[in-house]
Amino acid sequence: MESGRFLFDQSACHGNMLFLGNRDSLFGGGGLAMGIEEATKRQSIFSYPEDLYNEEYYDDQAPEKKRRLTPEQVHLLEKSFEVENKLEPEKKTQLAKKLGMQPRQVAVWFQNRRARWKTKQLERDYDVLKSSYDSLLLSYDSIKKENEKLKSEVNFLNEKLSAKDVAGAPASGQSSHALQVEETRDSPLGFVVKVEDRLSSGSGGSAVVDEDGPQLVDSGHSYFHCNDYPGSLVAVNGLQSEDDGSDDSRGYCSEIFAAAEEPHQEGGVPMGWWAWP
DNA sequence: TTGTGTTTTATTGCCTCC
DNA sequence: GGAGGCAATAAAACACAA
Repeated sequence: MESGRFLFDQSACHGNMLFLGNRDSLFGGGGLAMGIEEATKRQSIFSYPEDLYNEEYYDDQAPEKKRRLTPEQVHLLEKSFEVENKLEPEKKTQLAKKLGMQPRQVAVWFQNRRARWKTKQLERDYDVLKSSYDSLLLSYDSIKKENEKLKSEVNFLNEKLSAKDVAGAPASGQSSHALQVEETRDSPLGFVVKVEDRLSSGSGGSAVVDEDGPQLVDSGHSYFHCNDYPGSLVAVNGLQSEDDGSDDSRGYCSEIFAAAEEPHQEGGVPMGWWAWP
């Protein structure tokens, strides 16, 4: 026991159990579960409330078992706690007198109450963080699926381009192209698509990918955003849309993906998008 | 009634602040 | 160094199912 810090010294206790000397008995004790009526029916061994605040009085009393605070006491303590969760010394004395408790008892109650509040607060914080995490996880899964889907589309388009290259087998001076998926953190999707210009020779920087598709012109290595897939960054290696010179690449994306869908469409569901490796 | 889990009250030891 | 706060802990009081 620390020096003079507590009202009762160890000699007043059995083990580490502090006997309150009936301080709580004014109202009877009985705990929260007990009704107010029942609690107030309990007999007090004190004749006057002042006795409750008399320290010497407790020391003279036969030790009694620990009692819970009455609902009235708890109610007032709770109300005080709501106003201020820490006790000024004057407030502590005032509350103790009002409730017929030891100032130390009031201080202990506030201490325990703060601990309970902190535990609850941790639980609340945990719930908030968990729901936030769950939400992010859902979002992540969704983006991941979209990522996989787009990669499949790219693979499919590559296959399509390869097939055209073989079938069309242009003479020298023509070019072939391939879409290349590169993992990157620069894109929100986690990858970029590069259109590789497999120029043979002497193209002079101009190449037609597909007679039916958009006209594409080599122009070094650049990137453009695909508006059909917000957030995706498509790297065009040596290609750019020729139509009007604007940075509107929507048409290009749409046409590419529309072309990709067309031959495999079945019942509105693009075939092959998920089947392609 | 009894065993068990939870809540409440209180102590102890350590730390910080003035 | 004393006062007060906090974390850890003990133990009584209480709740509740079997």
